Amino acid sequence: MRKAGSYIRNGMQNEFVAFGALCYAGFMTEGSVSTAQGDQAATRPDDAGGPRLPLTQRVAGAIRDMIVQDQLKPGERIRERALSEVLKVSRTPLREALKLLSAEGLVEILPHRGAVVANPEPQEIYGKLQVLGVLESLAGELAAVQATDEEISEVRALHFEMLASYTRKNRLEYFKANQKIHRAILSCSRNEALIETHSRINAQLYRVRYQSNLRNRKWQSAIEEHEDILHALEARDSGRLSALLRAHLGSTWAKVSEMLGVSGSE
Amino acid sequence: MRKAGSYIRNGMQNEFVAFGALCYAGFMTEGSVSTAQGDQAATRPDDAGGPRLPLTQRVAGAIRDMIVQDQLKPGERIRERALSEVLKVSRTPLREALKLLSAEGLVEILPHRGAVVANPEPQEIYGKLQVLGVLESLAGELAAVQATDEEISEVRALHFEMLASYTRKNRLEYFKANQKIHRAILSCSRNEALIETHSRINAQLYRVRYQSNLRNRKWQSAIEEHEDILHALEARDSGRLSALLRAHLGSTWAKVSEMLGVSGSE
DNA sequence: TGTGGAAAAATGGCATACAATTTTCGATAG
DNA sequence: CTATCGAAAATTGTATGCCATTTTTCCACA
Repeated sequence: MRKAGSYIRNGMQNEFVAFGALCYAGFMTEGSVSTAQGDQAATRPDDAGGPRLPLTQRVAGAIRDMIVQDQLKPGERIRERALSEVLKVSRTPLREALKLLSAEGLVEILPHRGAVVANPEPQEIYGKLQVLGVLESLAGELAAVQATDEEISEVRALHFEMLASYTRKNRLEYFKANQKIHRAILSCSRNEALIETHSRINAQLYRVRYQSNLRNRKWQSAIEEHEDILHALEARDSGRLSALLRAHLGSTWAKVSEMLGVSGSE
Repeated sequence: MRKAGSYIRNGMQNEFVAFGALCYAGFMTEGSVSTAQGDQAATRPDDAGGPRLPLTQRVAGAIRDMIVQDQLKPGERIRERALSEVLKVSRTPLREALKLLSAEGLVEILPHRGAVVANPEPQEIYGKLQVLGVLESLAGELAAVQATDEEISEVRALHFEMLASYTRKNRLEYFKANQKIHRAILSCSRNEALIETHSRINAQLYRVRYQSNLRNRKWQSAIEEHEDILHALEARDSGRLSALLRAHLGSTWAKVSEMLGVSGSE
């Protein structure tokens, strides 16, 4: 029953995800949510063979998108009744969705004061990037050994996609391709817990990284690092791939901290 | 078929009664349930000193304990109505609690089939231990640099506690002290995301590690490794502490896999 | 004995009501 | 005018009943 090697193939439109849909593969895709404008995925009735995801998870997805898209801003309080009216669902599934997002770290639930959008301080962001660094490092270590040749080819293809987006100066596509590459490497690790944990932390950083990508002048600097990463993967150089991935997160912090105006980058 | 009313009663009679006090200290990021005093309160609503924590979180804590104590066995289905009667709460907070636990990875929610206690296969357990390894490794790296002298002393004190329990051949106390030591090192990292992520994965392995500890003949073998770890910490040898902690999880896998009867330890 | 399908049971979801708590805001005193 | 206290309003927490959907059980029937 293991769907081991299929992550890249079906990775985009994953069906049911039991442990909360942490996958942002389809984030801000064309026909996406746009929850604030009245039409919302959370309440669509029967889309063509529509995925029968539990309403709670669809609501969670809608809120996730609203957070990442800054329709819900960090620190902002989420009022249950108001949001349930906007999303056109009752409070019950909405509250369950908020519980999910709380466990994912995207919102914080204060007793009797409701949920607020997580607003991590620079130091916390740095900490999360550190964790992400060791996780990707482990993933690289495993991927270099266990990846199939097809998977490595797919990573290279994604790399070219990213180059295409870079050439077109399309930051959004560039960012998405960048994320895809890292997810692809993670999936090569064959370690579900690793993939899931990485997705969780990554989700907590998604918004700030997206903002950083939009604003940073050196937004393309990851290209060279990705070249090295790709070479290490193709050479199946476990140690080098591991080290490069961890260092990669270091330069991510450099860019993020610049945007945040942090003085000492520790 | 409904052995409903026996859950709690069993819990009070068996040897695990003290067990609730040891698990998940500081598990939830905030407003920690502190199951030591909160667990049974869920079944006694009228207890003195009105519960200040939302019922949902107390229920989640109660279910956590039931899982770890094997009152709810891996793979067992959790019936909402039955369990809500046992805990004497309505379905609403119970369902929210199950959502929480699902996000924590202790239960799995299948659409229209309800929640079942997570039952990871050996391969998944190995994967989680790998993740735990790099997390503790990072924690050691940071702790060696950032820990205060007082914190290091406290780790040593905990080490002596563990030795005491070992000498008395008290496996439960030994296990608890062991966990405490690792949590103490984690807290020295000053990295909330790291601590929280570690707690999450650790919770998923708590039951199997406890069982392993109970059954393994070489249950004291971690003593020597802990000696080395302690020395590296006191010498503030970042690299060595990091490496030792990761290797430590390797030997944990050796013990767990032996219990599970896994042939190749990969 | 095997299969189809109806009945039963369980979960998914909604709405309402009420309790507990926080927040708001106005009245009063200094 | 400001500060503080407290009642009212708003918001979250919990319980309950209801129905829809899906799964499971199991009995009739071939």
